[in-house]
Amino acid sequence: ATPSDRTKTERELRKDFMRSKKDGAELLLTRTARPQRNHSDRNRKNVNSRDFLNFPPCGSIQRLNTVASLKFICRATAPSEPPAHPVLARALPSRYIRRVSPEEQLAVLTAGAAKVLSEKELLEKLRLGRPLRVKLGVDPTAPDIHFGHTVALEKLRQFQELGHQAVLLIGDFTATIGDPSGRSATRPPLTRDEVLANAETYTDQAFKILDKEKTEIVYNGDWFRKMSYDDILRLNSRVTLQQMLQREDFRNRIEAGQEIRLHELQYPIMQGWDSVEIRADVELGGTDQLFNILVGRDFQKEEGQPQQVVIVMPLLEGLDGTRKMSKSYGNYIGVSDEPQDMFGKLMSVSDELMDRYYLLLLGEARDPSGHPMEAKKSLAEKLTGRYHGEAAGNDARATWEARFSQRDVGAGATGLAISSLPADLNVLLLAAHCFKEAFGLEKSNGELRKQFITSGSVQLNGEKLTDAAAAVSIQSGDVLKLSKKHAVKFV
RNA sequence: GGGUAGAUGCCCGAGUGGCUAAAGGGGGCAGACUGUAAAUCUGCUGGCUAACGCCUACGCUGGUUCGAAUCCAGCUCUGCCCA
Repeated sequence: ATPSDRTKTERELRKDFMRSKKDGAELLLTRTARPQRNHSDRNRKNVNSRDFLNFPPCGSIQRLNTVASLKFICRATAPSEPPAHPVLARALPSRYIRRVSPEEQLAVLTAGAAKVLSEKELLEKLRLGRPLRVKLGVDPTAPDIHFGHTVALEKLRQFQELGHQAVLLIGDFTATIGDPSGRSATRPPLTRDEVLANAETYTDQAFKILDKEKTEIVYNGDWFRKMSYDDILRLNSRVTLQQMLQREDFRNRIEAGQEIRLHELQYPIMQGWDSVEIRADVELGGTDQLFNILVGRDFQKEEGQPQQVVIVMPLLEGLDGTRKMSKSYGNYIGVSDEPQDMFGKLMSVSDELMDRYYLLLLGEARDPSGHPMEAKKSLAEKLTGRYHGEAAGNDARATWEARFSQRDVGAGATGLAISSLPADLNVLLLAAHCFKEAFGLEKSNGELRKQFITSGSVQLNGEKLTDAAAAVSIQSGDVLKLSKKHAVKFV
């Protein structure tokens, strides 16, 4: 809000609003950062704190206490916004947004965090009244970001919505080392080209969550590539080996008799230096990042900078429910997974894990009174909708229900041209062809025979095809089920 | 630099001359049951083959042998202990 906005009367604000109503937004007013008013204003009806002034076509008057509810209303009233994350500031003319008090911000920003170091420091920084520089470092070690990454990205978005400066650090340099955090083995090295390619898709996907316009992107190669050996030694001299070896992941590897390469020890040092270069006020990360982030605090102190506040988010368990979600474990849900895939993966998680997902991905607790399956469908629908649009979320749910609840194998089946089929068709050839053409899966004949055909997994229009050598003929509209998760419909 | 232990299938791990495509476990895949949940149960889990069988595979290279994951030599890599 500009200073002049703060002194505007409600009437003036209403007038402004009506004028700019084409934005499709609603007028929302929350408590001003500076409640004190000029005495000359006393006679004028000032915009009251916390009042939510409602305009047609809305209807009801509500009271807003938190940013979370504020956000909710914005989403509900701006249906034309892109599905993923209509950012508050984009949905509303910025001049109508009043600053949220530091205390309220604190409550929102620390929600769901595994650890905040410290809330007191964070509050002090929030009270400075300037946008904070909030760092989130990502290593483009894999091209896709998954739901595990989004936990911290969501937190970063909350900062962004409150008017703080999101700084997305692409660890193009550090990625070639590989973060040893939480690792039980040395990471395979990546080439620079791989890293750059990954970084690109990575940021594209991150902007499904963050507001691109308001995000500062930095590459740590920009400074690390310029450093001399002198500089590196100077940095290294500030950290002791004992400190490094305190780390649980290193200790475990030593105890387990596994190698630790020296370059892996550099990782926390580099990540720490990133914070100095960025002049971060806050750094976000997973709990496994705590040590690395703390190194950043040390460096900042030695450089005479204010120390960053540490906010670490819990690690999201992957689909197996035990190990953390990770590309390399293959237990992840990618942000760019197809809607049907995403929905299906979410439905396959255990009930226990569903509660975690509710908490960390939706930021809410599951209603324990409902049926777990309903709750899971709702979770899957919401998350699918978040990344693909509400309509896609609804679609995915409808297809899923038709296919699995009502056992309609054809629903959601992948279409396949009947003309692409080879001549002299038998069951084995048909299954191999469909796996390859529709899903890109190469199955050996033995596997097809043993797993899919003999077991009765392969079914044509509901009829089991258990003889691999039997001839089949396919007609348009036939549905071939290959497995629980794979079916094709011929066109 | 010295000593010592080791390298087996997707992973862990047993195997110390033929009965070994290699025990067992994990993971994965398919099926049953379900809420495509979890748990549980069953089957499969190097490739080709209808099958007999053939090919490929126990770090690399070479050797001994009718026959080598297994014995020998050299090499590469790793752990641990000492310096």
